Amino acid sequence: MAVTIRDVARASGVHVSTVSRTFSAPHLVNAETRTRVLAVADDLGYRPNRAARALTTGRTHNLGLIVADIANPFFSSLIKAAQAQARLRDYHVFVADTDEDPQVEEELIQAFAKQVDGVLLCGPRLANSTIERLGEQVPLVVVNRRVNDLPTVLMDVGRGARQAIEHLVALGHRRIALVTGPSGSWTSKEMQAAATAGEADVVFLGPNPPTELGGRSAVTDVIASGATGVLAYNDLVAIGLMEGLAERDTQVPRDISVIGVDDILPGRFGSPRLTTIAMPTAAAGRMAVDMLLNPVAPGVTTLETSLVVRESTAEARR
Amino acid sequence: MAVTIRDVARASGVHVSTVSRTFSAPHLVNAETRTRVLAVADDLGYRPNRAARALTTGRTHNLGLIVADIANPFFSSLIKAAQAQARLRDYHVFVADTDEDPQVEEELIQAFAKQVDGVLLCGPRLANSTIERLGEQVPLVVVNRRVNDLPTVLMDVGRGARQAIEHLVALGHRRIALVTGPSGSWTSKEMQAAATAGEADVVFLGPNPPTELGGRSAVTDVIASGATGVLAYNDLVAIGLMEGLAERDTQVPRDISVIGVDDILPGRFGSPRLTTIAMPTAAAGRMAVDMLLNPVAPGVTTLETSLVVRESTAEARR
DNA sequence: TTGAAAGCGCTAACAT
DNA sequence: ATGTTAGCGCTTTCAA
Repeated sequence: MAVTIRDVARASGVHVSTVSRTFSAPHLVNAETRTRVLAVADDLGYRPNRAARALTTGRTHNLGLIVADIANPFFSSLIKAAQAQARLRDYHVFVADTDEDPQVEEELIQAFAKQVDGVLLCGPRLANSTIERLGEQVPLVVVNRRVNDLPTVLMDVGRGARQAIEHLVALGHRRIALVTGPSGSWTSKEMQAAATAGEADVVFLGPNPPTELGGRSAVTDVIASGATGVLAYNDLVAIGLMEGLAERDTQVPRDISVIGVDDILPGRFGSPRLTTIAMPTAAAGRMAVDMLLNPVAPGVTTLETSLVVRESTAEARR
Repeated sequence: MAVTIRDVARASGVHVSTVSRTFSAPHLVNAETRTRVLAVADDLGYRPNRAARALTTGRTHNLGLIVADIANPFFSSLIKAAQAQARLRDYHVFVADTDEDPQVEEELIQAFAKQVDGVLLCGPRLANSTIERLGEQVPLVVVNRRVNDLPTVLMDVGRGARQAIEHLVALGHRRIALVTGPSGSWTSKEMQAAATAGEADVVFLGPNPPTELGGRSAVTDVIASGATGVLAYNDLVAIGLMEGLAERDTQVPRDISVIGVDDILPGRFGSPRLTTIAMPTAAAGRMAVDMLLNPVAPGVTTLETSLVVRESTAEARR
């Protein structure tokens, strides 16, 4: 068995509670004693058992992080930042992937509930009411989704979408298609709301899976819609769309302009390089962890997005 | 406070040990009793506290997964698969990012040791001896690195590199550059070994960070080397290299052929689309989890790679 | 088949 | 400043 607090106590001739204090409340222990205990502990290779500690303190020093798809660069960069931020505060993070399945999402939250001090929900697909109910079992912070009474980090896609559409309009596009995302997606709804609010003639095509395949499967509808400008749910969809378009001898941006969302790596190297709405994923990850660790009044923090114009958008042909 | 085993016991009129058995050894409890306890538990929303369970059983039902860079698609797809496989067996997984820092890597393993039943080390940068020592504290499975006496999952990059070089040679390239990776990287060493073993005239350029920037910074050396064919440490490096080459008016594949490793998304959409060695990351993730959960004699499982020829390689100009 | 009791590693009053 | 004690939620002998 591993070395416990008791081994350290014995070896350093003090009581276990003194050893405990040495680690969790050092100022309550005599400097000399502390030094000795620390030396012995180090010698024996002692490390406090967090699970045992959690049992008494109620704080696990663990966080849960739930995303729809770990392999999606949007999420993985968020995970990276969140995990780094958590580590700074000596927290470990469980990462789980729902595969876009709300059912799995709920199970995961339940499963994490007892084992973590809080859960980060990134772009959840669950119903608001379900999320609120689960929020009573474990502290939740939600990213990219508005849920009443829960601390929230939002990336302002609505504004991004507005900019994107204005950009297309300024290029002379009269008919614009919005290739929407999964039905449960807040981001997708925000984009639709922004599109509806504007002056432009926007047709909605979807829902679609938030993947390259989702984009490919929308190709026929896009062409049929007669749109010359397209805003896609995300870069993956935009890329799939461009590939599909290329196979149908429709050139981007000559025949159709395409804009994505996320600013992931593939879009930067594609041909043409993708115009996109850059999302502050790393900042969102850090912010969400901070909100979880410094429990704060439920409220919304909104992070700015920015339109990155590259080569997939051009003037509409007349 | 959350509902505990005791609440369930009281509400169903049995002793806690019976409730415990209902969950961890159902066959030892009367069918009727079991049904009743289960009903009550469900009613109360009881879920066993894994941490408390771990304290007595010694099994946490958690796994640790350590990678150099979560945002690297190579790793994120491995994480996705490993996490899914773990979940099938009712395991949760901690994910952590070392940012390529061996020091951090060691700290992470130590920190996880008490809290998990095993750790997956993906492409560790630590010295073999250190890894072996840590392997005494917690079960380890290593991916893409050969460490004595530790269960290992390898992807056969050596063979892949050989194929890649043969491919270049077949295209008429006489002088080939190998843009190597970080100095601690097993993969990089394997590639070098494979290159040395062959007949071709291969010059090594590196070490380099395994990133786009690493590729860009190698551009000058590549041009100076006079090589017409390049095998890069990974796709990211290859992409950075191609970008840098483009800025120096060197065209790929007309002037220089480039091959990457990993087959990540950006390479598939780039221009030109990248010839690469595809790595079985998902299979490796699943396999590693299986090895961790069905403790097996230390041994090596080797997974095949495959050369994917696309547009970044062409005949050498004469 | 079920209950009683001890104990996993640790912390947190309470005493001293 | 340090020791004593009880107990966190659960499992696991051992008895009944």
